[in-house]
Amino acid sequence: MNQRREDTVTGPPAAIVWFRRDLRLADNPALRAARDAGMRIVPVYIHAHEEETPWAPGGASRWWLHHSLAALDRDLRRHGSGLVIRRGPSLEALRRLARETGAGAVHWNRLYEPAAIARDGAIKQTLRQDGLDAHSHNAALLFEPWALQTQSGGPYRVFTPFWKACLGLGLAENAAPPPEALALMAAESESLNTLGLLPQRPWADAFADHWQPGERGAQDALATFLDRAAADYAAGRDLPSERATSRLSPHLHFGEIGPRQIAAAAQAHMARSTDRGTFSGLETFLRELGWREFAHHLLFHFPQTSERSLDARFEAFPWTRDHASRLEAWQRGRTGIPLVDAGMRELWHTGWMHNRVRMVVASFLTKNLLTPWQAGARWFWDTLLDADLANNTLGWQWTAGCGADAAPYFRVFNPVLQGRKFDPQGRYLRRWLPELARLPDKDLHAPWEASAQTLQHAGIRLGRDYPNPLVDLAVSRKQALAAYQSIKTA
DNA sequence: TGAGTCTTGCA
DNA sequence: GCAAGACTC
Repeated sequence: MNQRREDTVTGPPAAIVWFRRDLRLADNPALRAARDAGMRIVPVYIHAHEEETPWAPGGASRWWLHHSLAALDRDLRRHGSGLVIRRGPSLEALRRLARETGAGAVHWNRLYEPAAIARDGAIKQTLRQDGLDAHSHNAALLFEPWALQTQSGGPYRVFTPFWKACLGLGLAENAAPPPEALALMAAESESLNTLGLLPQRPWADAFADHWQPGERGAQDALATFLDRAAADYAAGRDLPSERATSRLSPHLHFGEIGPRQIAAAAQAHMARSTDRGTFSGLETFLRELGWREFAHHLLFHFPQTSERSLDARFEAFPWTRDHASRLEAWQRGRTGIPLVDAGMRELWHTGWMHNRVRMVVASFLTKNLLTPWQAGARWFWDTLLDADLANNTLGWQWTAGCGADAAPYFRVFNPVLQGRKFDPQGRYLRRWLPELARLPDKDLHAPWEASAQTLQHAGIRLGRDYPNPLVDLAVSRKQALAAYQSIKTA
């Protein structure tokens, strides 16, 4: 039945643009489609996190979302009218808003998590039955997950051939300029503050020192990266003490910038650049964008993998039986392994962790502590500002060795060696572990190996000022290899 | 997007 | 005595 209300609204017809994780005005296909159709646009965000169960946004993500919505509202107001905020259920909110505004169309950009796919599909069908034009678009990916397949017709499971296929298609096609003018239409709105997205505790107060959520912040991060860091990216990206990575991940998660925009800007920079280092650095950087695409490709085609290992043999993996206390020490950055603890504290205080260190802490939790990767994924989900189901799932399964194109089971990172290799002067460790700062560089990465005299001189009593190591790295490594052997041959 | 161990080659 | 490469887990 057609529920469009009688035509009491004068002027051109209206279209709802349903913002979700595409919180930008530039390169936004849903917004562009509504605008190009000559519609007045009702921009809405619907608060309905329960619809994303069991992966409703974690605490850090909600902090970012609050500020990103505030930024989008400011940007929209410059075009005449702010963001409309409503509460879910999403379907009911869209229907009510359509009735109120007389809108005849609804546009949105697609999400790729299993829960969102199911919800959005049902909503699209129902809205069309209502007589509304409901359309979804691609703003979040370079390529739709179903647009790429292997020679034999299935999804890719190995990164390198996947990325070659992407490069063959061209990365930066179809990136659009920002809309010049938007005809916006106002509607009744909740206040952003009533959504309760900000944490009650003062935990997130320092996040604002490190981040600027919103489209402007995303563009600034990209420009800064291309101007200053790109030339050093190939070497600098592995050094956690340096600010050599793009730090675009939370912006990308919330769609404040799209991968096509990033690819286009990087390729333009490469074309202008005469410096070989910049060129290869940006090539490496684009490859990281490729891992993000690959993660979404995998989650789309293997939707159970956010919960279960892709490699079914891991159903029988002998994780340690009582991991609660080990998990807590890891979460709090009190394992007694400096690089692990530094990373976990960086995460807690800034909502982010350097990628090299993410691999080390994840390897330590799953291999040295034999704790299920899902426990680590949950903690990252709640504490990372860039928490993204596809990326998080791929990262943890890759490290645990149970996913697609995973690190071989025997690849166990040694936090001491990784620290000495990638943080040789201990700048990163001293920043996050001030209690160890007075140790000489040599002993910083393994204080339990320092002489009693050195420890005393640095004012450190192990077990009191800083924990003794939770496990022996060599012994636990051997145990992990044995555990992996047991399922490999089973 | 490892690490441990052994061998080789050179000093 | 040790750096670099091969091989294994």
